[in-house]
Amino acid sequence: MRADRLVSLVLLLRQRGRLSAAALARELEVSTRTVLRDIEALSAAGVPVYAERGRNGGFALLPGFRTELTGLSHDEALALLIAGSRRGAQTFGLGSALASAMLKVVDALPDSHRVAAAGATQRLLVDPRTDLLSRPLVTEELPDAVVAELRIAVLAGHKVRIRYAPDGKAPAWRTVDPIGLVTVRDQGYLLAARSGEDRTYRLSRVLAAEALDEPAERPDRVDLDRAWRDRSTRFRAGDHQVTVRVRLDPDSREQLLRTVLAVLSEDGPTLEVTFQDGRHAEWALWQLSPGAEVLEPQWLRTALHDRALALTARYGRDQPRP
DNA sequence: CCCCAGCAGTGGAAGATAGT
DNA sequence: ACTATCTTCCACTGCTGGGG
Repeated sequence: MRADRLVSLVLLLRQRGRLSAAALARELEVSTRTVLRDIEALSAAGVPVYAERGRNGGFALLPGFRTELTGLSHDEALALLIAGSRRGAQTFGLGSALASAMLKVVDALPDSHRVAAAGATQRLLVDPRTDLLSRPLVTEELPDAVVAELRIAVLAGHKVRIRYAPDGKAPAWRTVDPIGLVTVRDQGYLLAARSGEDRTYRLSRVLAAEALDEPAERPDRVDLDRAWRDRSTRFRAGDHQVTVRVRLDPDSREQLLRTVLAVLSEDGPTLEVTFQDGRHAEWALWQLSPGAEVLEPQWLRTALHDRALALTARYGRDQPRP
C-alpha cells in the first residue's frame, strides 16, 4: 500500500510540478504527516525531492528528474509509438511535445529493442494524409498559439476570451468557461459554457484566445465523452432539420438510409425522412438522382430542378467554353 | 490459544522558517 | 505581524512472530 502511494506521489509531483503537503495529503487520502514521512522515504531512496517553505511553498522534484521506463516491453513501446495520434496532438497544439515524447519512449528502450521498434514504426502507418483514391483527408489549420492558450485555460480551469467567427457571421470577442477540448476526425472543438449555457466552438473558427486569471465556473469533474455525445445528440435534433417525402427506386433505398437522420414513415416506395438541414438534404438527394424523386417540400424540388438546369446548360453546348 | 515485544505505519500538536 | 508551510517530537494502532 505504501509503495503504491510513493509511486503516486512521484507521479503527482512530476505531473503538477509543486504541491504542498496538504494538497498531496488530499490527493493521496492520508494525513499531511504521512505525506511528509513519504517524502522523507523518497528522499532517502535517492529521489531528488525538495521542500520550499513559506507562502506558496510545497514539494517539488528537481528539474530534469525522470523515472526510467525500464520494464517497457517491445510491444508496449510500439503500441505507444503508433497509438499517439499525431493529428490529435496537433489539434491540441501538442505536435512538438508528442514528437519529443516519442523520442523519449524510444530512448528509454533497452538497446536490443530500440532498433527493432524504430524499424517497426517504418512499417506501420496510421492515418496518412490521403485515402486510397488520393483524396486529401480534411484537415484544419489551427494556429498553435491559439490552441495552446485554449489548452492552458482548459487545464488550469480559467475563463478564456475568444475571438470567434461563427459560420457566415462577423467574428466577435466573447468570454467562456472552458470545459474540454475534443478532436474528432481531425476537427477540433472547444466544449465550454457561456453564461451557464452549453456551447460548442469549432477550433478552426477561433481566431484568437486569451486565458484569463478568473477561475472558470464549471463542475470539478466532467465525463467529456458523455458531454460530447449529449451535444451531438442535441445538434442532430437541432432546429435546422428538414422533413422530406421521397419516392425511391428499390436500388436507392439503402443509399438514402445511410444519409438520413431518421425514417418517419414508409409506404411502399414512398418514405418520409428527416435530414440534418436543407443543404444536406439537397446534396444527398442530388447524389441519388435519378433513383429518387422528392415529393415534398416544393422548395427542395425547385432546388434540384435548378441544379439540373445548370448542368444541362453547361453540357448542352457542342464544345467546351474557351 | 494467549501474552508480549518489536516494528511499520499513522496522526496530532507545537515549533521553526520564509514570504507578504 | 501575519499567514502558510515544513520540521520535530510524541503517542497510538494494528500486524507479526516468538515463547509459555
